[in-house]
Amino acid sequence: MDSNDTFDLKDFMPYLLNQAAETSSRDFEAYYKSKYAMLRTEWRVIYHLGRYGEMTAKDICERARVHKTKVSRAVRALEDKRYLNRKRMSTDRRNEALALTPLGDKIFADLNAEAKRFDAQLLADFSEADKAAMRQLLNRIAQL
Amino acid sequence: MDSNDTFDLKDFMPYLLNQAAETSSRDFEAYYKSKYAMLRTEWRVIYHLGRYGEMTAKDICERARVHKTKVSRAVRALEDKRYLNRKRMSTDRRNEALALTPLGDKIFADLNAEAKRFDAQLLADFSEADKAAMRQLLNRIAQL
DNA sequence: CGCTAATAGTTGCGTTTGTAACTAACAACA
DNA sequence: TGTTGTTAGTTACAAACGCAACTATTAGCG
Repeated sequence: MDSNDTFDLKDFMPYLLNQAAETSSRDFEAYYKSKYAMLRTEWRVIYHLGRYGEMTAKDICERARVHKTKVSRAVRALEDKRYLNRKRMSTDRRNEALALTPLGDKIFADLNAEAKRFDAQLLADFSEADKAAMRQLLNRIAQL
Repeated sequence: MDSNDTFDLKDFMPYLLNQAAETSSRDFEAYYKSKYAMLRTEWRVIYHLGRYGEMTAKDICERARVHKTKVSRAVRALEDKRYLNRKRMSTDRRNEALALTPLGDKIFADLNAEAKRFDAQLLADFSEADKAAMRQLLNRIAQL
């Protein structure tokens, strides 16, 4: 088997994307993990509620493309930490509306600011054109 | 909190990278998972041995940036499936040289070809320039 | 030599995940 | 009304993971 048949892992897009994703997540993940003992899905739930306001678990599943069991467990964990409240909706008692508590709001504000900082630092050496190209290309792939 | 302070998750590079990574891995992962009952780390080990020949678990850890316990378990799983052999090195009996069996070679050939196909399909709508730009940008991030 | 430190790899254990099966509430329609 | 199907969310269980502690072997150096 020669190098015409065998292509390098560095040319395999899923591999490259994974490596880049892991590298880029590392520091921020360490931040919310050590400061708030949160998992990634919990941060995403916080983010969605903080950014877009009250919504249901189902909404978060769809927007963030996360499986409902993961969201379910994240919601419970955040509720236990008093970062969010849930209330069943009278219109349809299967749904529950999720909303951040004041404490949750504070944590969202902190994490959001921190995310902004990490992002800026990560891309510090990239030109505006590169950053724009990158986002556009990644969005195309992510939306497949 | 208004939208000057709050930035969109779609602008957060680690998030975008993760979404793109997951989308792009999905189909290929399903392929080796259903056909060979393999996990991602197992595929990576197979790849390294198939592409670069005999090496130690440590080597794979470094090249693929995977923790040694993950590699250790992947190696055992592949050994159980008769896809690779290990032999202790006489020069330093702490090391063991890993090598694909003939069966392992066949599976590598199949997966490698399949990976190539998936990659081509994934990037079918991208220009050569876009692909090159993408790889270059991702490599910069991955190497942080 | 003999002691301490380092290295390759494994294992135990608690945590997180994925899958499928479950409950509770509602919809549709005979 | 009653029956069947669907939907939101939970739970049980097994698989996979991360971390720290472990074994076995070698290196460094008095």
